[in-house]
Amino acid sequence: MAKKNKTAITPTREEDYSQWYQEVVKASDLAENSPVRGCMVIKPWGYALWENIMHDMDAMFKETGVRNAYFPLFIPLSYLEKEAEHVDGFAKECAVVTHHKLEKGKDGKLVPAGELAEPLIVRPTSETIIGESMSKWTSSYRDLPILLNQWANVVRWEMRTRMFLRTSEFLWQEGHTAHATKVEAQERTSQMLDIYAEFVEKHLAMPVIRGQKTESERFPGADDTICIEAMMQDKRALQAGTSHFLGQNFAKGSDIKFQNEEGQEAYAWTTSWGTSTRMIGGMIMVHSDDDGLIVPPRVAPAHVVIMPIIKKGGDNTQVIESANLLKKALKANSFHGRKVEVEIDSRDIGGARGWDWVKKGIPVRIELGPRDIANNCVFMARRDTNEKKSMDRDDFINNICDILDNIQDSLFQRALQFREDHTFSIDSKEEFYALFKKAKGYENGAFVNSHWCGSRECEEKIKKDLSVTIRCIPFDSPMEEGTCICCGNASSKRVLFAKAY
RNA sequence: CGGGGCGUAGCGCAGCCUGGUAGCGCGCCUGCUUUGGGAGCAGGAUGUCGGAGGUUCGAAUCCUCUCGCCCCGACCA
Repeated sequence: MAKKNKTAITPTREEDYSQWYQEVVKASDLAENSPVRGCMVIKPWGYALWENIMHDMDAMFKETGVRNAYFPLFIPLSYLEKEAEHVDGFAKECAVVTHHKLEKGKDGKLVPAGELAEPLIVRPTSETIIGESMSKWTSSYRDLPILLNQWANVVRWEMRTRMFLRTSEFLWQEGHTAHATKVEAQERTSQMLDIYAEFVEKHLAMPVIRGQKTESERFPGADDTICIEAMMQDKRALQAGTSHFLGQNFAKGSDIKFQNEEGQEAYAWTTSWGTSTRMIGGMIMVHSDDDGLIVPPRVAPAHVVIMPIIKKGGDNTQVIESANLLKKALKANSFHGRKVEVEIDSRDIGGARGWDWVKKGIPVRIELGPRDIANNCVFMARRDTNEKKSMDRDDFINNICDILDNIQDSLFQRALQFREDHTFSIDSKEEFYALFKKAKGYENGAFVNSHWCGSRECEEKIKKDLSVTIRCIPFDSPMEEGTCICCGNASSKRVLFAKAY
């Protein structure tokens, strides 16, 4: 019968973390590789997750006055050149379109023809093309602010790809705003980061650290980049969202000018901010276990699966009927603005059926057989704790939202506890090096708060020696006298060091 | 893009060294028996051996090239 000790996923996290991750993605049916290098197929179970993320984040953006729009996939090559640092940042990874048709060659095979006068790049991000529109739309301070967002795909020709975490094409949202004043743009930059933090913590149940990027980690062309960082179960950091204060750099490049209240011509102040399908990768790595995916209920493609106990050749009408009624009763509940989503799985494949749903990470599984029906009960299993118990059917229906909230909370608390257990303040260079040197695979170290003098040289040295980077200068890092973990010079603040995805 | 590993059935793999026309486990299909955490027995289907060239009477196997995946670096959301 049951092979109790066997995990649904091999290898386990401990055995081989990155292989485990690949297997979870596969076993949970979220996505698979496509025939196109570095690009993935997001399957319905994975895309539903993204749809829920889009739906919830979109509402939060709109609440702050942001409106959606859509800009071209193709960006004229010359546009990218409008901001010097921006070019440097993205030029190496651009897909370039040079032809506009195909013709039959000598051997009958199709060959590109009709060379374009100016090559087009497939957008790696849209600052420049949106800036072009903004400049047309802005003539008076009364036209500002412009608050835009677009849900789109972008392409960055990556050398090394991993499902959801880094693919050549990925889905994201990019917000772009233009403001009359510096302060207003800066406020918008932090406002959007706060929204990201709230979304990721409340909906994805991932605790995050908010902070500022160092100069070397900044978005190409930004004056300031702020971010949220989360800890994965291998103790590496994943940037889950970034928000950029672009100063007037792009306004100057794209000529976004307006007349201010004093009648003077001025450049606008712009921001941009983005989150991507990468968040799904983070969610997988934060919550899932050796039996597969675990999805926080608030973004789960479905909340409950009902598995009727089917007797082949017997009369199952009562069980099926009962399952349908249960589904209907559950769906009458609203869970954070969404109906409780219920799947019924009547496949007669024995215990494998249950494991399928374990691997897919559905929060709650229900087994429903004649015995339960006779007692007006359901047999419930929670994915997060693996707790299983028989419950009164009506209690279950009435409390489903509480159960889901409870799962959501416990996932967050578990992740928070994990992060706290693996976060240290270190003041000795020896200790710092010792900790990260032994870090391999699953033991990728920790989050370490240490003093940093602010020099690029020290940042580089630590990166070179240990593959550890400054993830951010946390906003809540207090002013405090100390000495740089690398060079020993005076420092007034601790920064967050970690290995990163 | 540098270094390493790997592409054989839906999934996981063996076969390759020493060339002779493809196998195992799981899954899938059929039947019977089962059914409350990965069911049992019996029968069955499934492969252009990643692709293209080459060597050879004959290539999954040897050679060349190519594409893709994974790991370690560099780079990046």
